[in-house]
Amino acid sequence: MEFSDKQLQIIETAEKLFADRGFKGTSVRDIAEEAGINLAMISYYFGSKVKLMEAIFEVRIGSVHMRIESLLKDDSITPLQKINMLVDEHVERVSQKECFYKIMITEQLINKNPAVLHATRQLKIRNAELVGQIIKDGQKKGVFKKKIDVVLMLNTLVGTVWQTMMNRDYYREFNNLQSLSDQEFNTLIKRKLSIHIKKLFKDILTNEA
Amino acid sequence: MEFSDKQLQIIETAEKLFADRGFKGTSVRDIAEEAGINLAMISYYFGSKVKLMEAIFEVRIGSVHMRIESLLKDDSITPLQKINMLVDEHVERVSQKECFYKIMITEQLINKNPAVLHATRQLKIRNAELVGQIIKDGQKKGVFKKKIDVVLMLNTLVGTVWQTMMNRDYYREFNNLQSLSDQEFNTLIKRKLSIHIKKLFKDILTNEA
Amino acid sequence: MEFSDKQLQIIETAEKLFADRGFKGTSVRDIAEEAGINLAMISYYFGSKVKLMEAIFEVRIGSVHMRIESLLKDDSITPLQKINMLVDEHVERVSQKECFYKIMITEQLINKNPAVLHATRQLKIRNAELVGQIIKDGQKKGVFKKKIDVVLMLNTLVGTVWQTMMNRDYYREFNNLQSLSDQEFNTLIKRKLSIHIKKLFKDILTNEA
Amino acid sequence: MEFSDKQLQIIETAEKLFADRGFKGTSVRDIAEEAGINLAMISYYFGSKVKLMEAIFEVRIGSVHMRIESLLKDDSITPLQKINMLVDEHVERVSQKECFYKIMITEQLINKNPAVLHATRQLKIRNAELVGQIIKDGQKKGVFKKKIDVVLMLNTLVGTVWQTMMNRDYYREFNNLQSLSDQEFNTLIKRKLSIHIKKLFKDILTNEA
DNA sequence: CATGAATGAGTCTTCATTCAT
DNA sequence: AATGAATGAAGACTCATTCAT
Repeated sequence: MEFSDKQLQIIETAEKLFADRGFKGTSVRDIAEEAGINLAMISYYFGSKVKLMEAIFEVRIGSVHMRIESLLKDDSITPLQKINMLVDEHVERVSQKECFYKIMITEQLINKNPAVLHATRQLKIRNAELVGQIIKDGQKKGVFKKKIDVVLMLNTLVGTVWQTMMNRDYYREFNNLQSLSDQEFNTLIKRKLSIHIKKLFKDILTNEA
Repeated sequence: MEFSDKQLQIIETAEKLFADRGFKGTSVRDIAEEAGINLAMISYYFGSKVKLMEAIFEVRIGSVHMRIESLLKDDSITPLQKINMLVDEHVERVSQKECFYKIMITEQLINKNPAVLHATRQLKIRNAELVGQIIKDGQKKGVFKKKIDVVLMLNTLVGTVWQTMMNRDYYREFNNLQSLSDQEFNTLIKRKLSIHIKKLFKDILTNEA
Repeated sequence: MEFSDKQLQIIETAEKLFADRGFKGTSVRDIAEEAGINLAMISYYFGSKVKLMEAIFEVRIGSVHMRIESLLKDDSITPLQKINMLVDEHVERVSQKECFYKIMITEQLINKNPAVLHATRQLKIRNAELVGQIIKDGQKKGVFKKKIDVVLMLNTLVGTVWQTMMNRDYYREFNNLQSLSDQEFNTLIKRKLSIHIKKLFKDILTNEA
Repeated sequence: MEFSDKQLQIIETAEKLFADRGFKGTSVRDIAEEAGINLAMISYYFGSKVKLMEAIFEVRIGSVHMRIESLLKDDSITPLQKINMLVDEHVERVSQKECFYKIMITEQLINKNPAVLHATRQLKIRNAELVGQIIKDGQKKGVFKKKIDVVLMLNTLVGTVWQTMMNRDYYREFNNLQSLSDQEFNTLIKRKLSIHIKKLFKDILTNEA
């Protein structure tokens, strides 16, 4: 389905507000005011508040896919390099689509819109399968060890990134980084996070014992 | 503050519903009906829905503290053992207080009750400091390496456990464990999770590189 | 189900307004204002506007039953007398429960509330059966002729009464009865109507031809 | 006023929907969608929803006139035959213009559009006068009895036909006519109804007593 | 102490109509 | 002539809270 510019504008506003206040905590009036449109336009364009949420997923779900199909076929890159690229990509993606990730989480936890749950589920399964293939490939090539729990590994990736991003401020405070600009700090934390997880993954993937 | 039996009964019901449907998604009427009490009693006992939420935190926040004061002083246990005990304890705690953890997360993400945020913040800072001390101790004893990012490490712990618990069903499905009973599966996933994180932590703490 | 005084007050107000403006043409706000109660009380007491309509039927449907069980068994009254009593009763009933009859008709025509349609249907079938029995009795006794179409006969009763009551004013105007008081005119029209239908029924029931 | 083909198409669609769901129960959007035209065209062509309703009456009211002017003058037909023809005609007309009759009734009962009420009123008065003339003619010729209540007689005609048509299904069920096709049943019920009313009228008109 | 009843603000949605093109 | 977009009013309903008893 295609969305007009006006629809995309509403979707972006709604995404921001849903992320900040939750689905129930955001009224269609809030969205309309923030987007500078008449409140009735939301029903007009999307049918209902629920379907507006689904439209957000329709628009965004593609852009949060782990893009690894191409990696899979590329033999000039080692499996470990592939995994590392994937980590970088995920950190960057969460950083850039933070609003959408927040929404995904609260939808799974409490709102449970069926269409949204379905899309999220498909995404997770697909990602696990693709990563599973990279790992199998590494195992075949003898560079990864035999027993690897793909799901736990991905949970560490997703969980660590999310926990770090959501609690950015604690990290800043605990490490006395208030002097950095927001942008500098953001760059720093993404780099630290990326290195941290890559190190963990190298251990998981290659360290026998 | 002390709570009567009736109040505790309301708190438990509210905790369950808030965890399942979110704060905004749960009406005081829902809570009253589920708890089998009169609707007006909630305002009567707690003053308001918001204060009921705060009461939940008042009751539960203590029980999710990492209990490591005693560990810190105990010299018969190695620092790595302490960390491992901490991992086991956290996995167990999240598993047993799942409802409360869910509420903590959604409150941080979207509801942002100031009193709740404050309590959560204190908890996090305190935990980071305590773990930081164990690590410093290990470093002094020369068994942990020098540069360790305590916050990232804790984020990996908390993020991985949470991500795994919240997505239990994916793990079950992906690993074809549908034949296990709920209880068997629960025991299994906690063990796997614990081993997984301990391995990561051993790597973080001891592997120079 | 029992209704409190307040509920009955709301029901009566709603009945009047529904009869006058139709279900869709009456807002719950209208009802609340007319009944002098808070608008939210309607949901509080009945659940919804639709269920309020159903409550009207629950309360009224009994009082519009043709009360002929007792007539059936009474052998001191001739079948024709029974039919005549029934006509009188129906004329009186429609005159007194005019609001409710109006609602019944519009519900059947356009609103089609399933619960309401069901109740109305039961009422019609039951009435047809009871009248059918009186007629069979009369036939057995040899005072009524053999072939009588019970449904058409009842349609003439119900249709004529309804058409006359609904168009009272035409009758008044056409027969130049503006000088009568409302009450006098009402008494007159009921008598005329009753005699008119009884005459028709005597013809239907006894006139071979 | 003349209506274009497009306007007539809208009028027909609106008539069907108004008959089925009532005026308030039918949105202009419903009509536009069902008629396959743009929503704004309704206001564009008719000015408003209310005026669309009035247009329906403008188009249809003529076709439900009892066409008896010619009968009045025709001396080759007896007054009773004239009345009988009138009954047949009315039964047929209601059967064919059922939608419009439904609208007339609900407009009188609840919507009460002044223009519509006026048109309906004119129709009724005119019909009563025309029938009154036939009867007077019959009385002059000595074939009808002296005292005849024209309005009640017409109410019996209109009421019985309407009641029977609206409750066709009860008639079918009560008389076990489910085996007939819709068309067969329709023919049957019209014939039965016609005979029934003619018999009543013969009684009213000729039976002294 | 406990409760059924009541309230007013707020929810999402639908509506007939209008306007710019 | 014809239309997609827009609008403001009104719709039914839910909510947390309060009050009289």
